[in-house]
Amino acid sequence: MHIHDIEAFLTVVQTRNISRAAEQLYVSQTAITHRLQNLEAELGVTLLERGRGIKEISLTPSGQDFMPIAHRWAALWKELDHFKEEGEKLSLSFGSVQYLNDFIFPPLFQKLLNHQPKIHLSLHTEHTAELYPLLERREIDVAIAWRNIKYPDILCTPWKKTPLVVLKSSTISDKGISTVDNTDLNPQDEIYVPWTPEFKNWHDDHWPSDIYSSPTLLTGAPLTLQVLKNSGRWSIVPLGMAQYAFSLGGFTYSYLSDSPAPLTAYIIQHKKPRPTTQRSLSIFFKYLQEFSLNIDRQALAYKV
Amino acid sequence: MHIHDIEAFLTVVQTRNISRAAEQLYVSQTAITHRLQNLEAELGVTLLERGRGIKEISLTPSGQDFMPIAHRWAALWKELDHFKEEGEKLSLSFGSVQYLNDFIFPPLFQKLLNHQPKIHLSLHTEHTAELYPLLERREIDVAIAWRNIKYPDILCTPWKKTPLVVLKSSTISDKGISTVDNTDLNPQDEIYVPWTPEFKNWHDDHWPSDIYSSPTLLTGAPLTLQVLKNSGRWSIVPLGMAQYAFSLGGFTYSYLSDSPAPLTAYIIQHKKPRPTTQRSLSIFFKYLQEFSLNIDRQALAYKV
DNA sequence: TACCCTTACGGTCTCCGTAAAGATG
DNA sequence: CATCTTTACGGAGACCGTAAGGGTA
Repeated sequence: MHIHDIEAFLTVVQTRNISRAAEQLYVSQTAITHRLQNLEAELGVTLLERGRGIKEISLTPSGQDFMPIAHRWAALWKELDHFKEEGEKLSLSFGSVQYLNDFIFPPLFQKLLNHQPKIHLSLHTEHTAELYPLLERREIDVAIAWRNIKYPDILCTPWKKTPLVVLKSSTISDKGISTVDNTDLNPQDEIYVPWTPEFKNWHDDHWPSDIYSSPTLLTGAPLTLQVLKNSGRWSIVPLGMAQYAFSLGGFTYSYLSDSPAPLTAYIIQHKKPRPTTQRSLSIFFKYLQEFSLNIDRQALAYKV
Repeated sequence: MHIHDIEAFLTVVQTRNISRAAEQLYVSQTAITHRLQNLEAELGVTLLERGRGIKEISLTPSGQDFMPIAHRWAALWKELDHFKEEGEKLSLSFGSVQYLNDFIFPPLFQKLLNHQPKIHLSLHTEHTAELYPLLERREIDVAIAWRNIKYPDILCTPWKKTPLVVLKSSTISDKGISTVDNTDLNPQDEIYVPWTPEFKNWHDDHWPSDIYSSPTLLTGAPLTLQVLKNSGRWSIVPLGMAQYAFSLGGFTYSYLSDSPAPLTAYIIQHKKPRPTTQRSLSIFFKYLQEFSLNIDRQALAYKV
């Protein structure tokens, strides 16, 4: 039971003549006879009134009943052609931390979403520590996180460093970018975001936490801006976030006299990625490289 | 692109494991691998995430998009199974003259309609002269008519003879069946039905038609009864029709002192019938034979 | 005779199974 | 090491084309 048989049947019905059907399908006339015979044998039914020397072929009652099935079959086949033309669907599952996903990567995501042929994107926001197991289980294909954690099957390469600066709200349009002495910052006014363990160590060195003066602690980056706004408080955040806040207005930022080590974003991937994501991954890295250059240019522009 | 490929794909999706799918389909495990490879090659797409040693197989995005097509394909295949189970459809196209179709054959038609497996019946009412060309063009498969007309490809065999009798309306419950002298019948009161050319000759011998006394002429048998009823007129009709009228009441019938030759009904068929109607034809003739016996018995009953 | 379908037969391609190899955990 | 999939290869069967056969108008 082949699509060719169905095609032959429908064409013979249309042309009412086996020979003409053969021409139309670019096969020999015997092929059509064979196909009809196969079809009728498999169905256990005579579909067409025909015979040697007879000029016009007509449908038997069974043949008429078979017509709708044949038509649906042909329609399904056409649909299949469309499916073939669409070609391979690309898919990519990406994960990163909230700050990067919300503030940095949206332009990159836009590029990926506009890519032709379309890529099935799925984006995950998780803390660094949770991105690794997801990647190991291959629930995501690539991620960008704050730390290099050793996993046997995971490859981790540094991507970008970003300085950490002090961000605070400001009513005057203060074109900050000055330098602040660490000791001038009151720990009671801090909104504390523990970016990495290294940053935590550095932070504890400068502002030892005691029970009576522990700073407000936040783990959601976007929320930080909401809380800082018009509060007279300060927070240590990545430069890009500070620049973004500054561009909104109502914020100012400064470098620290004794700076923490810059944050490093790492690209992490599985050493043996799912074979079907190879193409999507290479596309992703192409856009990521282009995106890196844009970021660097933007950073220069912000510096003025 | 075979149904087996689709079946393999769906089963693997269900079992998430090529080996189990192979067991379920009673084929070797390599067969499933081959089928999936064929399918993916034809579609130009990877459908399933799999690989040596991997325990659980999952769908790629393309594979997910293919699922509805595969399901519809499987559904079509099931429908095809139903079609196969129904088997050959029988068809029969039958033709006859109005009198026989309306008064004689209905019980035969009932039998044919109740036959299992069902027969696609089509019934045609035509004059004898028109039945022959229809049969020659094979637009009907078998017919019963009043005359034997010579056609090269048509086989004509006598079926039954029926006497012609005089039928008239009667108010008294006259158990007629007497004999009437031809000369007692007034041609001015006749409803004339020209059954056959032979009958016409005989009729003209006894009641030469002249312009002033031509009888009322009718070619539709059922209408004859309507016209005869309560009119004091008479008509020469087949015995069966007279018996039927008598059974309705209000009619009486008599034999003629000088009878016309009995009417002969002929079975006519094409010498080379459509091959697909052979079975239906043999069924038809089986019922026709049985029907003939019933008619003979009924005729005896009527005679009292 | 011209046209049309079927049958016979041989070559090519497809599909499946066995056996062996490669990968994973 | 057990489990799972892929690759290699050979045999059986499907499908098609050429050529011949058989019917019809």
